[in-house]
Amino acid sequence: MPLHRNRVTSRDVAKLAGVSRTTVSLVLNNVQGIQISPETRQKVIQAANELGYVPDAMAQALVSRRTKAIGLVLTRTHHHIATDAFLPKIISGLLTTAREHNIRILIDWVETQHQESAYFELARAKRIDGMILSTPRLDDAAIKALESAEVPTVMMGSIAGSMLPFVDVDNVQAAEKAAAYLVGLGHREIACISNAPPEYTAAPERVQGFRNALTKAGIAVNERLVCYADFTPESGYNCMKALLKSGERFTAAFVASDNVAIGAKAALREAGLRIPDDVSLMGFDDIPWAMYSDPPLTTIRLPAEALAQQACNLLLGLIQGKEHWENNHIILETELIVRKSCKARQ
Amino acid sequence: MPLHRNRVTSRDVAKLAGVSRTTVSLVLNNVQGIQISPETRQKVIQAANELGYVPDAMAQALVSRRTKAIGLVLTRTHHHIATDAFLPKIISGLLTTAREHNIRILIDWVETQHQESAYFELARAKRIDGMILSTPRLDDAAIKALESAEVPTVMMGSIAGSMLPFVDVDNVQAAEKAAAYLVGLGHREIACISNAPPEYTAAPERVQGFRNALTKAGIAVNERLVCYADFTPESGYNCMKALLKSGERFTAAFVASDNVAIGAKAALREAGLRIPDDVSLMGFDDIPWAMYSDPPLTTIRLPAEALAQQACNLLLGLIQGKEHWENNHIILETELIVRKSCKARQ
DNA sequence: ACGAGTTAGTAACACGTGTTAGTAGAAAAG
DNA sequence: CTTTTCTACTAACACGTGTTACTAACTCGT
Repeated sequence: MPLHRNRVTSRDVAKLAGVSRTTVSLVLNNVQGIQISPETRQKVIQAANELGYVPDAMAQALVSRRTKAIGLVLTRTHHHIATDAFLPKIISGLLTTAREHNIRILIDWVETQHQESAYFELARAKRIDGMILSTPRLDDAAIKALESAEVPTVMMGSIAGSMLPFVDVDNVQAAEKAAAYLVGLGHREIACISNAPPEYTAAPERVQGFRNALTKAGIAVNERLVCYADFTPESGYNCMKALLKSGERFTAAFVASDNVAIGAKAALREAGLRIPDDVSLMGFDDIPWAMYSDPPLTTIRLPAEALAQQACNLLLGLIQGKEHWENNHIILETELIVRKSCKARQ
Repeated sequence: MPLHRNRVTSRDVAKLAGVSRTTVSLVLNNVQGIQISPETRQKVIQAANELGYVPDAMAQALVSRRTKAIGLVLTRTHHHIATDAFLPKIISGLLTTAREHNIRILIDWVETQHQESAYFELARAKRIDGMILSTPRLDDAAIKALESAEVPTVMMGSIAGSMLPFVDVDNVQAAEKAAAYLVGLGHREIACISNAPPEYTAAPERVQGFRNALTKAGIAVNERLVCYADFTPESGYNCMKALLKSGERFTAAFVASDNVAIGAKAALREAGLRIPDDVSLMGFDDIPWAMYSDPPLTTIRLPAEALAQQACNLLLGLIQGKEHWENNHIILETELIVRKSCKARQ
């Protein structure tokens, strides 16, 4: 008698069907190029259904060297994750694509301190077949380690000087599009608040796009109007506060993250400034809140779910060895969403 | 020579240290009540470090019957997940607690169609040791199945008529607190927009709390001012639109979800109504956006991260068999956060 | 009738670990 | 000197599956 009454193994199915365990495996996995009589097939399937047999995923993983799970690795602090308005879309996109391939998603989190080691813990333990790194911030050593590691990895967001596969948007071009729109409305004194600290590559890229737009229009960039936020509404609030306090004059602001723009907007309101009458406000990301903001936020739409889906597909290709390990770069398009937070300069 | 060059097993460690595989296991797992000489211990640890040995999680899981992973099961549609402003906090709370116990989190998603079977797929395959159900919506059959199943389960949000362990707030009392605050401000015609359809138990509970507050104040509930939204800002927008169109008069609105309130607020603004001067608006949840809303939203704070952490701890206790399977109910406190979206009736 | 091929299935190994039962050798006890 | 106890370790099994190599029995062409 079995120790755990309610644990059904393939041996139990074999016994009930009156065949060998091998046959059970061959039938249930529908192995091609092997001859099993239709009656036996039927008996096995019948027995499996009767017992409610579900193969043990761990045992399958052990022998097949495939866990059928991928890791989503978040590389931010506790607090950043909790306030990330973008995460649900990433997860939603990942879930839909993963389900199509019958793959599970394991979510983990790397504190910046233990970066180098922690990245590999899951993969080395063969808990996952590959991983997706979200908004990575890596030093050269970590990049090298990842490149030489055996674990398939895809980044959401690119990193300068790395040949690792990634899925991203063209941050420079997107930000340039945003800033150019403000310039086109006649603004010449434009503030810029980044989405994140410069270590996160998307941040300097978006600021660069902002610079490009101004430079192309023959406008000198006022460095005192450029400021780096830190993902959260709080940081946006603080940045905008500091900007207002500095006394520098500006008629528009480009905030490279809607989430940060939430805070920046609150600071403007506190200062008694109206949007867009006194200051035009341009966001970035198009999080769900943006269209319901007051006024509805003009922003750059980042295809978050598509990004996640592409990353997932790319990773699955890598795992199956279909794609090359290097030079797999996918760039998705962004879109300027004009709403009501920007207005031509009087 | 090994097939996969870069795969290090305990056998390799044993060979290098000149001991048996058993000894390696005993040393590295620090098994108590067994005698191993300090020199041998040192040799093993040295060898393991040298080779960068990491035990195979799947093999460990197979033999120990513990995967050291728990499942977070989301029970909503694709679109609801993507726009859920609450999810990041849940995940953040789960990640921190899980990390303390060296547990991984597997995230999965159950479409309402395949409910009954899909719930168990992960657990039956022994991919996870237990699961957390988020905002469950279950029929009686599914509850029965869960209660009789062998897989430890904790719900975030309770279900009427179920003895399953859960972590929740007192929705009735919290909503009553919110509505009573509006009543206290002198409002008598108050609209109510739920957070979700009635099938999700929190929705009718919050509406009930709303009713209680009015009844206790001797105010008759106008059923035409009660309306059920569907998690998203869109649904809140539509509800509020319908309410305005109905011609029923109201001076305040209780929206049982900040996320829904985002949309409701947009509809009010579109109608030219000012908050709080024309209509007072009360939310529920205190998502990060709430305090930066314009005006800052008065709401009920749901301790999202604490909820997730408690659920995680409860589940881990269940898995270790320390707690009883039934009658494990944790209720956390809510808090009325007064900001500026509500105002005394003129 | 007889080797060759086909059909329908099975025994046995591998995956990498945790753990129980057991064993040499040394020390202690009688 | 023998017996017992203790130390420090190891051989062997178990977990549940996928897969390769093998084998009886059966068919078929000559």
